[in-house]
Amino acid sequence: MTVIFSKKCEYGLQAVLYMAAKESGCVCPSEEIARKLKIPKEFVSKILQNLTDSGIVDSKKGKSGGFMLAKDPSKIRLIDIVAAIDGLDIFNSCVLGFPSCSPDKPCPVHHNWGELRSKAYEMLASETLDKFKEKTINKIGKI
Amino acid sequence: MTVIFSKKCEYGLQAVLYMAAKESGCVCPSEEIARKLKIPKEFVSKILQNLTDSGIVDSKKGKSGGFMLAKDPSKIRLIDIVAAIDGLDIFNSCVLGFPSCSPDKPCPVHHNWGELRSKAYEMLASETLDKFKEKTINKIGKI
DNA sequence: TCAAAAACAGATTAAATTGTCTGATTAAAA
DNA sequence: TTTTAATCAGACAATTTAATCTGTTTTTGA
Repeated sequence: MTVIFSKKCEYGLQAVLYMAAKESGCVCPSEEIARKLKIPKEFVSKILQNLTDSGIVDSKKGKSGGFMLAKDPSKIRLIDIVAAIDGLDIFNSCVLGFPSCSPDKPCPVHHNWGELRSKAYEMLASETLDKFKEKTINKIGKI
Repeated sequence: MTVIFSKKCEYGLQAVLYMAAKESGCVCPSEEIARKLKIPKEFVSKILQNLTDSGIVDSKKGKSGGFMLAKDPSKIRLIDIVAAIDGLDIFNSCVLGFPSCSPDKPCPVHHNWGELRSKAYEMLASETLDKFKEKTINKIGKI
């Protein structure tokens, strides 16, 4: 069994959506995020540290510290998180695992798949975090 | 970095496409498949044994033995191989990893993603192996 | 000033996936 | 009949991913 994104990426996406659903600028300790999303605290903490290095998230150390988005939610796209964690190879590499699959040496499903992949990319690249606020609250309940 | 299908599944798909590109009924030893596809022999052998158990592939033991498709290529779809190896969870589980993501408790990208997923499923379920013969030969060269 | 609570760094463990090896069995061909 | 080449079964090893642990630093608030 496989999945589109790694656990790291899934948790990163969830955490960022969570932060975007709160009032802007407010600080979320990793403990709170982990508890609300029911994911391991130390793991999500690591992931958010990575996203801090990538400039998507900011952090504040010490008591009453935590993580917050580094920019306005309207400036952050889901694809930015995917790019920072899993990378964008999935949107370029062959779905059947053939090496050097390209337009002039395409695998049997190259064109069909390419189209789907573009749509997937577009979906993740066109909408920004602010668009998901309501839906996130609806999904994970009170914040 | 992630990928849609596991290595097992990728290799299984490649191997089956390879067999379908040969004259029907002809026997392919795993050594030949591994060499042509540049993938590990023992691994592809294991995978084809699995597909034998699933009834997609047949095998012949002993000298000049090997693997062959169990049915006519026009009766085998790519999704059948995926189902036998990775399973179909990927077409049902939440892309963001939220537990219990469903139409009445959807994740933020539930609907958009669901549509893409259906298209992907359909692509893998609508075309049968015989349709890929030319394209496979074109991709992996002389068979 | 001091205790508490947080990020941060890095090591370690656990689990899953990927790949290899050994030997047994089978069947064709020499 | 014997050698050879294949599947097959099961254990094993290596790698990658996921998760945990330990300790340090930082900052706030009592």
